[in-house]
Amino acid sequence: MHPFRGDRSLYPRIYSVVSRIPPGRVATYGQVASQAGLPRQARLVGYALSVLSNLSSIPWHRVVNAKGMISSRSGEKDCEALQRVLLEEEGIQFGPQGAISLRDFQWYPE
DNA sequence: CTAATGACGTAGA
DNA sequence: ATCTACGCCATTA
Repeated sequence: MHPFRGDRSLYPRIYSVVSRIPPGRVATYGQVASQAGLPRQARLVGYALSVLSNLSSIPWHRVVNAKGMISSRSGEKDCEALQRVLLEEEGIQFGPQGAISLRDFQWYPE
């Protein structure tokens, strides 16, 4: 299915950060990487999330790219649609280009 | 051994 | 605003 990419031993640190994103807010891949102590490794965050189940208790759907858009996977198009629905259910609004206003919805941890 | 491949980001033009 | 190149790096071909 989804082969592991990058260093699997670093995944838990990423999940720890993602789990802290509150409902109704989003974080970017780069932001999560930095907070996990892995600056400039945004891709690794994407790999870590890619092996999660859609039903995971980890809020994978609250991570978007630096443009505030849902990043495209290879295949798995329903997953992208699901992400949007989950975010809308939390009150996050999408612009006409399918982008979220990071200014309004990005998570700024204390 | 080299090249391509990613749920990405950023600097520079 | 848009586009191109890199940086990133384990895994795969």
